[in-house]
Amino acid sequence: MRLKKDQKAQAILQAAIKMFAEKGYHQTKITEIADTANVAHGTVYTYFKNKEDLLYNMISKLWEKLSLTLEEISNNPDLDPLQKVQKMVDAVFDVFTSDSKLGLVVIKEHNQLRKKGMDASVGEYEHLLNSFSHTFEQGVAEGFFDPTIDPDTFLHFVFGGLSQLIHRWANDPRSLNIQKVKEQSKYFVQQSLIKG
Amino acid sequence: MRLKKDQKAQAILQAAIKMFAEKGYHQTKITEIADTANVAHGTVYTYFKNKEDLLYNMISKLWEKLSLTLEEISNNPDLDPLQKVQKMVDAVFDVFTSDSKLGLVVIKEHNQLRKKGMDASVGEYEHLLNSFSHTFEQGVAEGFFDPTIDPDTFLHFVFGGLSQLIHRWANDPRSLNIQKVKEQSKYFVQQSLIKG
Amino acid sequence: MRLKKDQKAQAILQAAIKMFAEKGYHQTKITEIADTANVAHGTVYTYFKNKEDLLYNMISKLWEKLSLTLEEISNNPDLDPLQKVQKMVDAVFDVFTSDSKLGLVVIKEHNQLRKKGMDASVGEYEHLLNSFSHTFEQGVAEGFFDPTIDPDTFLHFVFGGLSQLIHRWANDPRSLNIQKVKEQSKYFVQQSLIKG
Amino acid sequence: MRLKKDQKAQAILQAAIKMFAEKGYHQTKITEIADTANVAHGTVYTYFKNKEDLLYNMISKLWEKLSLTLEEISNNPDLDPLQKVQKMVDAVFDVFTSDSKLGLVVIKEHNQLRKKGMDASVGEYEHLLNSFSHTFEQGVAEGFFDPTIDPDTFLHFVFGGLSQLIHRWANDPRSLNIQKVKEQSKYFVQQSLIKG
DNA sequence: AATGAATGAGAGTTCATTCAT
DNA sequence: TATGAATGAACTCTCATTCAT
Repeated sequence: MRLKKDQKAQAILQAAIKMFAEKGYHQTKITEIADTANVAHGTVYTYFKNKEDLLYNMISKLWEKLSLTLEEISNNPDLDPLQKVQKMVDAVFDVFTSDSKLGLVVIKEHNQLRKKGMDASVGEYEHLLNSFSHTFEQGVAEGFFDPTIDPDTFLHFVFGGLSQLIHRWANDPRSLNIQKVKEQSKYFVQQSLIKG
Repeated sequence: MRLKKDQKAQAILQAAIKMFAEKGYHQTKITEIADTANVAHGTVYTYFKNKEDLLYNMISKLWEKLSLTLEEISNNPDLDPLQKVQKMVDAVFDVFTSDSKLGLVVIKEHNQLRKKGMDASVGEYEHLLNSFSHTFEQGVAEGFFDPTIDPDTFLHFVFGGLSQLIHRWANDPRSLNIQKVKEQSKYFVQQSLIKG
Repeated sequence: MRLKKDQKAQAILQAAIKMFAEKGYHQTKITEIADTANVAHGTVYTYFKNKEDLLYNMISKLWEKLSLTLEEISNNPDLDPLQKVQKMVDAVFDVFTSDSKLGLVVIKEHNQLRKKGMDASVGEYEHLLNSFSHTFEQGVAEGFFDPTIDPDTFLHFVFGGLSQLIHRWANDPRSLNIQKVKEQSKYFVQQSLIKG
Repeated sequence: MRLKKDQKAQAILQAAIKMFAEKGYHQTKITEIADTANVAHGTVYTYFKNKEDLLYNMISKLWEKLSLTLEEISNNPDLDPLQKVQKMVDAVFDVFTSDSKLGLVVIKEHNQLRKKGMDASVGEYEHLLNSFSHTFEQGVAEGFFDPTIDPDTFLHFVFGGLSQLIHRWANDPRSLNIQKVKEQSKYFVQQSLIKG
């Protein structure tokens, strides 16, 4: 019974991810989500407080996952700072492309959320920034990275760049070779970070 | 009445920019735009076909401007490819920050528009990509740029990066020193482009 | 100057007739009438109180004309009752088809008006009924017409029949030969009226 | 809930018939229909696609009924042509007066609909014409009816006459004795049809 | 007299959410 | 728990009418 319950919630969440990715949050109707999940639309409200809660739920899940991964990388004593950053870029790609629909939703709606009171979700994002900052500072301290770089600026720049590429790819996967894009991205990051 | 006509259209457009930037396109009501512009809501429809026309109008204006500027830079024979790219980054910052609200709208809604049939606007974007691609190829041909870089990937990466930074800044101008951010961005671009 | 004034009012009225006939009263916009008449839409209100006044104006004009004609026929001492009725049918056809657009408007909107307070127009209609009733009674008295016929019922029946035919014809003049239709109508009327 | 569903749709339809009959289609607001039916205005859209669908629904229902009845009469081998026509007039009266409000709506809006793309409804009307034409031709062939009569003209004439009478009666039932009107109408039809 | 920019009441329609079953 | 009928706030857009010029 517990499993059943979770299954229905999952079905609804997956349906919501699919529809939000395809049409965007505001353009998706609760009815469409319910139809896709093969439940009555009232049932959505049994598992989720409201439409926004559905969005929040999926987004925070992804951020949590990414945030955790980045923290692990950041704390791994076997990697040097450059290796860590490379692995972080890999992680971003992996998380966002493992469920490309979900990744698309997060990228699409992320900036909308920042304005609203979705603090938990935004909190995870800030947490993720810290993991990188920490690694960056380590890299500077150990002489790997260019100390004139502002880590915040760099981070937003890279995050924006990766987002845009993933967005393109998720919308039309055949237009970009995601593996190549990943390698190129890592190269850009490396070139920008290491001391000239 | 002499100047008035254009002035009122401008007032409405400015009000729309302000509201779209603050709340997003879908969250903004026509009534709010009219109130902000101090006109009756019906007046909006005297100057613009509908809500979407309002969005299209402001966005295409900015793209046209940027597209033209990038083309000029691209065709300037007095600049070498690296200088051109640097100037292009400057131009992006200048256009998007000269009217920070408008820039915010364009960045916020750009990906939504790609889905819809706003072809003229999207056309300008493609045009802009061409100017850069051309310059990049020139740079590779002249031995300035790393030929292993895929220009499309690089362009989207940089565009995403700049968008993200400008978005941050426009939302909260005091959180980032835009001049510093611009210099840093140009540095990242340069480091990524030039031959290792 | 007096002529000029009348000309403009006429142009507007003709434009209104044209548009009302083609699209119906409610479907016609003041702007369309003004455009058709080549005046600014504000000018319409210089000559007519409002949109309904425009309708009233054209309708009452036709009723007046018809009402007058029927009265003349009714009072003509040189005609016997059957001849009078035949001439009345002719007159209805002539009035409604002389300006087929106007006829169409009157037929289309007549029943709408009865509900509203367009008493003058409705008054003309009642006046017209009287002319017929009078002739009918004369016909009965003189032994021409079947006394079991209720003149009111007969009149509405005939008026409805003629309206329907004229409506058909005005909408698609090539679908009906109006002369033939007129002759047939007169024949139906005669057959119904005269003593079996 | 068992019967409820249909009952509510019926209540809305009846309310719409009432309002359309009283004020006409264009003059009736969805809110008024909903108020009359004692439902929220949104509920109207649970059962009907839109306002026009409501009109179409009621009109096509009546036409279908009449069209079927006339066909049956037309195909009845036990009746001679004159009896058939008499029964057809009876049928028209019966259908239009059984729900006088609905009849009024159909008569009022019928000509509006012909202009629009309400093909199904118009199709039924054409079907109805055929039943009559068939009977008329039979009557001519069997020597009952006057062969100089054009059946199309006659049909439109009669349909117009009946419509007008029913319209009058539906608007003010006390002004006309509907039974008398029916008998008179049948008499007019008979006199017009049979050989002089 | 003529204009057309400005107005704003008002209409149809949508859809997230509720709740009786 | 699941349902889907019912709700009504909210929103975009229309257009007859007014009035400053």
